[in-house]
Amino acid sequence: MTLTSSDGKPTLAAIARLTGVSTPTVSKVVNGRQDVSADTRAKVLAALEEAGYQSPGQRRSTGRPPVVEVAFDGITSNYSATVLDGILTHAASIGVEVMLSVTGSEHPGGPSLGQRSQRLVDEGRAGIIFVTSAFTDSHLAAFRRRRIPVVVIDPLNPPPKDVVSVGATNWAGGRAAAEHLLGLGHRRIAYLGGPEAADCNQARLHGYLSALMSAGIEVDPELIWHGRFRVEHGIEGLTRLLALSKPPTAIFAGSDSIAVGVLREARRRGLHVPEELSLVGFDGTAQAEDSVPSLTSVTQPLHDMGRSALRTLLRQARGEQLDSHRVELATQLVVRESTAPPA
Amino acid sequence: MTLTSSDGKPTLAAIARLTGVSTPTVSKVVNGRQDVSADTRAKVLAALEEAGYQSPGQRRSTGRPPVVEVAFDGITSNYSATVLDGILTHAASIGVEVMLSVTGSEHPGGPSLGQRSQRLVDEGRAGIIFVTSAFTDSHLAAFRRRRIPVVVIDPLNPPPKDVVSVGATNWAGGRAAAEHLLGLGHRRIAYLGGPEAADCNQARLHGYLSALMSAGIEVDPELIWHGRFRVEHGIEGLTRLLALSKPPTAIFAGSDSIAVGVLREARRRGLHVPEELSLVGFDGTAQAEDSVPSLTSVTQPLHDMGRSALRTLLRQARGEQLDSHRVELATQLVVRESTAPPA
DNA sequence: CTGAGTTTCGAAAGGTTTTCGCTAAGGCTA
DNA sequence: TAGCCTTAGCGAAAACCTTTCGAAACTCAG
Repeated sequence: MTLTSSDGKPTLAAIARLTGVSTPTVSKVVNGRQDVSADTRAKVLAALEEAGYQSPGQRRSTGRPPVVEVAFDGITSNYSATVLDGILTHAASIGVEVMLSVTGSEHPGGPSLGQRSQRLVDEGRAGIIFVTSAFTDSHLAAFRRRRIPVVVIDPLNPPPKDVVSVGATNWAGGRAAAEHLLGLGHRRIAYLGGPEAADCNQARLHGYLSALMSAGIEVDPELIWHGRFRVEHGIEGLTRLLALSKPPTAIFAGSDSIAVGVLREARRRGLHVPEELSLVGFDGTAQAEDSVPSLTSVTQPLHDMGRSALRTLLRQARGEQLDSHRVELATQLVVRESTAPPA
Repeated sequence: MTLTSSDGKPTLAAIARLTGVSTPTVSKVVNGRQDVSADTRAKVLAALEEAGYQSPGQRRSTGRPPVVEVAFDGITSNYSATVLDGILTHAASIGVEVMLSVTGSEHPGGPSLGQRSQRLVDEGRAGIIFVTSAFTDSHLAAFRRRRIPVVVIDPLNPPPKDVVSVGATNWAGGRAAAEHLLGLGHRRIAYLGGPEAADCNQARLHGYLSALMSAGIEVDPELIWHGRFRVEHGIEGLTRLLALSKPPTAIFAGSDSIAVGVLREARRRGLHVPEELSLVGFDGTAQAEDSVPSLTSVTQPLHDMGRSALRTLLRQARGEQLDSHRVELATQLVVRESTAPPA
């Protein structure tokens, strides 16, 4: 029984001796077989963790291009596409391969997360990036148990504290958007945000609130609506806001898609933007530039966020110490045609 | 020395005996080690092929989700994103995993195509789908040699005759677009197409030509410009067309992106669409619907094309006989606001 | 309490990969 | 040309991981 492989890494046999079980049993745990009691499995897992065991696949993977997995809700939005393109471009330039999976509509036949993380280990994946997708803590726990690095980008639900995340300076962006509108003279400014629980949405909202409060404006809760980052939410949101006794003169939308929805509904009603209603979007996708009037929008460096996520993931995979569990890239307000002083 | 594993599949030892080398040498070939002469390697590869050797990983992978690779130029356009989403959605529903790679700006450090196809074999990929990306015949030959199924979607260069491709009824779409404009009374209709060599572009062009000829209109070569499927091409194209002594009254753009470019340039010049210039796009992406005025466009079923490509690929992988080497899904002209009778 | 069925585990037997040293070919120096 | 060194190519042996299969322990009805 050898206790370390030639390159000094612990072998299955070493783990077996540590735990007091046989080598095959350790092998079964590593491979997720079912014929191991929960008790034994736990002990072995602990020892694997302790000794820092790597499967030969993982050890061998040196030299082969690493593979990272990217999990999406779907590539429906411009947002996802741009982030993905950032990841892919960077991946190509450093020789990393990318595997994609859709998490949103988890299909019944699909592999469970246990199986999925098992595969990630088997095939020597460097790690997984979640993009704006919902996941539970148990998902993440499954990855952590197998020592698979995880990075999340703008998750829809708040991740546990120790998960590495990449995002933009949403608070500053929200504040910049509101300040821009305030500077134009608006006083009734609505916020049509994304999912209420999403961290990025909360940060944008509080940036907006902070600007309003600094300007000494009382916040009217009727002017704040949460929903999905979708065109439909913009359409519906504008409809509701116009039904108020005192409608807003400006709207800060939580995403460009929402803003496009507002724009579409405004056009349908013959409401002129920006003369009768100012509008600020968020994301700075091509949508903002192409719409008519073009959208003033808080630009997120989506491409860079993808790249940064990948870089951070690989750094984790190499076992480097990260400076921070949260990377925030700067947003920038780009003023276009959709904002003007109130009538 | 066992010649077949417990499940009847040939083992390394069997290959070794066939070739007259040792088991380790065969192992080295399988793993792509360098300390094997080209001669020996070739012999061993032939024997592996002959005997249909599968690595334990591959043997075990039966029952595991198949993996297909999708090669893109980049996810920059709405077109790519939608096709990809179609592939992903279908893949998720049938339990297939998708790996992505960017082919366009082949980076120097990246793996060569030989290595790439080797990896595809090693890791049991079911096949590869090329989406609007350029590839050479030698690329395809590498895949064919290793018996990896290939499907291409709207390639930028004409593929060899025996490669399976998925696309839309581009000719019919081009004809429908031109007929629509003719029906409105236009007689000078320009075509701002995509890359001249691309099959899909040729088909659209000839559909357009066919409609013009049926209407007894002589084709003016000055009205036909090829370029990339990009916004910039639309901007530049309109500029050129307006510089003609007799500018067109309508433009058929080879893609929505090009049409958006035309629209943007027209707005900059104060040229009204559709009053002074009618415009038809191609693709039917969200861009067409969201732009102002909304674009009359030949809608391609991009989502379905992605799904169809994946289905066709898997059918090939299962060794089923394909009905045809070319699958064409129907296009449909959707009339919106950007077309009207000439002034 | 008994016997059948199930779960858990390890011994043994593959199957594969790695290490290491041998051999032969080629190049370099004298 | 002879002698020496270097390197590529290969295989024997050893190391490693996985699977099979049976034994032991445990469960649960009858």
